[in-house]
Amino acid sequence: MQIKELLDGFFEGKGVKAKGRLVSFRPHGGSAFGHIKDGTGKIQIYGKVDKLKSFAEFSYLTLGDIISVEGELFLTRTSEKTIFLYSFSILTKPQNPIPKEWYGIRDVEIRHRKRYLDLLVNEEVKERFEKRSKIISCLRRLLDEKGYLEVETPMMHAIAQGAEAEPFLTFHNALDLNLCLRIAPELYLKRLVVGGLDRVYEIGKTFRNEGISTVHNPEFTILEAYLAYGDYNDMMELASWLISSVAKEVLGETKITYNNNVIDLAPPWKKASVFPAISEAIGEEVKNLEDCARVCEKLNIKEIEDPFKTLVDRFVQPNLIQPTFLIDFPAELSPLAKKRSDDANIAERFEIIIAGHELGNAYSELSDPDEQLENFQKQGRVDRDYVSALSYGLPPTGGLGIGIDRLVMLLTNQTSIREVILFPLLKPKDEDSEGDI
RNA sequence: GGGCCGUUGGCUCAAUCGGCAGAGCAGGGGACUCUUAAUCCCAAGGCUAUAGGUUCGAUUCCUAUACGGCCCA
Repeated sequence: MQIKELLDGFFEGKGVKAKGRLVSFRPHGGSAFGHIKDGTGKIQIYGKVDKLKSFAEFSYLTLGDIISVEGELFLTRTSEKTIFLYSFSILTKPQNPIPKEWYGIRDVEIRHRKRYLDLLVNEEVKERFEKRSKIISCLRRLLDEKGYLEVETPMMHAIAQGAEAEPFLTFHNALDLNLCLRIAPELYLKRLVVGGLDRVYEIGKTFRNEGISTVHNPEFTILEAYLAYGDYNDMMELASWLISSVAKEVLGETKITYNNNVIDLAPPWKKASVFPAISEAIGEEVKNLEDCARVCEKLNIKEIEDPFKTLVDRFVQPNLIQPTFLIDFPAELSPLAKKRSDDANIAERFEIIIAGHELGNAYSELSDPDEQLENFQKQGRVDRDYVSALSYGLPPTGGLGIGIDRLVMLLTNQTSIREVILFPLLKPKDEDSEGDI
């Protein structure tokens, strides 16, 4: 029986069996106390020389042993629920000692490289990853309820599309084919919308061959959702509903504390137009991309690939603590988005900014195949198959992408993405491997 | 890519101005029949991340490298 069940169904004298890992042990000659722990909880065990067969072996147990016990429940003098043992057996005997719970493991490098020890010894780490799991299953349930169909699309792509990022390259031997790991699932999902799957979503890994930071891991988890006959306004509604509902279900409320800021995730969220936001932040009117380049030069910001993005990242984003839809992105930088009908320079697109971090990105999808082809050609990467799909007719569609890892960071109050990914990418150490892979 | 910080036994941490590298816990041996960070006694555990340098002498100062963390691009 799982330990939580034993604790919940407790009455004195009840005969029980339990299995778990020994996490504390206090022998006193003729008797010994300890605690065993499984995935559901922890319970005290008590062995006494006149009641327990093989008491001598029992008193030789060491921390970390995984054992099976049999006995009856009773309350100690301090009223702690405890199993009075009749017998026990060792299921697994570790070769290496397990660090004691009280001291834990603090060395971040050990915690990340040997996550199993981190989980075993640091309770709050285990709870954080349980929360991550709840967040993701909650997102699935919410989307399922709204009639979205979960799908899986290829992770190996012939052409990297759907985002501005360097892909990881790989190769298929039998087909003699260069492939890359996907940088976004976007184009496959929209093909499905062409195919009549009006509401689809995918939650999965995405890979970008770029630097590592507290908010970047080369592989990360993304949620993308598409709604046929919708647009980016619908996506604003969906995004704020999803994120606030998840917070309510997993944390119990929409007001959260992140990095000492109190953030209210309850919709409606405010909107901010991106160029006025830049202008306000730097105290100078910025109306277009040329202005951005000029301002960057003036501020002596060097080695800038994208002046617009630089200004947004550095001056606008950090000040947006409460949930904000940053809207009116330049069409030129949004090759997969539909342009606004009243202004061809602006895309129907928004980014979700919360606590100064970009959490998501969404737009009304570009459905015109000719315009899409033109945008691809400007980028230098043409996905003809996708253009061909569009030529069969993509309904007006709203699309949304949310970075799951960053959402988990937000809801678990973590400032490093490595704290919400079980095995973040680290350089292997020499001792970790022998010989070539 | 740049800057700063860190790396001492299995874990958590000390080591003054450059002067014998220490403790707690874990692990081993022993005592102890209601403990819970159990307690008490004994023994063991280290090429101070790596490679060089300065010095009579380096955990400590210098240089480089590796890995990690934080900040910036």
